[in-house]
Amino acid sequence: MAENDVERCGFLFVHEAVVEQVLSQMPEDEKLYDLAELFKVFGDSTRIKILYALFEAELCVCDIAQLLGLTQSAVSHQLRVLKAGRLVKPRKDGKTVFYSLADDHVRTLIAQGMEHIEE
Amino acid sequence: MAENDVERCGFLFVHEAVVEQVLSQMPEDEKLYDLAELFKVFGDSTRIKILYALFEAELCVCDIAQLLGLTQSAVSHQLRVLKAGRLVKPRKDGKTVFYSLADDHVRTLIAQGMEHIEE
DNA sequence: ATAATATATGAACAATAATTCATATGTTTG
DNA sequence: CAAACATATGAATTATTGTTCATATATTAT
Repeated sequence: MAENDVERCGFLFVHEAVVEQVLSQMPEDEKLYDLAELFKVFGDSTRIKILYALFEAELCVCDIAQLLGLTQSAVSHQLRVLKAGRLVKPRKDGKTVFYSLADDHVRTLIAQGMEHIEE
Repeated sequence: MAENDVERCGFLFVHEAVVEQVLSQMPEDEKLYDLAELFKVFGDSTRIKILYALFEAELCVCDIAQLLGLTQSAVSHQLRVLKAGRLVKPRKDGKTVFYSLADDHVRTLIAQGMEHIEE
């Protein structure tokens, strides 16, 4: 039954096979970093609010600011972060810039997150 | 065609109806905050690495540390964050604590995130 | 009981990031 | 062209957060 014994840590790893598998399935560092960056963008309640507002409609910076009770500057800064993460996209119309969700991953991710915290 | 005109910001909002809809669909502040907190947990490359390692197997703190080239303390601190977010769960066996993924949302969320950055 | 081992925790420090304020850019109107 | 307006940006400030180091807790073995 030595094979099934619970392994202790003095012995570096559980099983060589497991180590192999973990390391082989692990994406590249750069990808892991990018993934963390993506989630970081979702990890701020102001940005979450902005995204939720855009669930319903395309909105301009000024609308978002007034709707959420934020300053124009704060919203603009956060929209830049959201845009860099390709979560929203701008449409310029004269001096006004309307923002909308970039794609459906935004909705899906937020929905999945909500499911998790609501269970 | 006044109805379809692109609205300017001097007029508070686009349409009353849109404002109503945005505000009515917006979850409570506390929920938005919790959601941001959840994503914040995913928003760190060390924690992402730990989660990926646990995709393959239940692992103890020491294994994770050695596998990922981190200190025991750093891993323990991060596991506490992951546990608080109900993303991993511990199983104590003697002096060793094995961690595993708490549920399938973890896999789903990370998969969705990966999809987004890979497209 | 004492020593050894695995994990957890607290404090300190360094790095990031969010907001504010002032101002710049770009567009429209008179 | 000048004034008005919507948005963007840079610097400064404040707040958060990740890591390290030292140490505490808990369990096992001698």
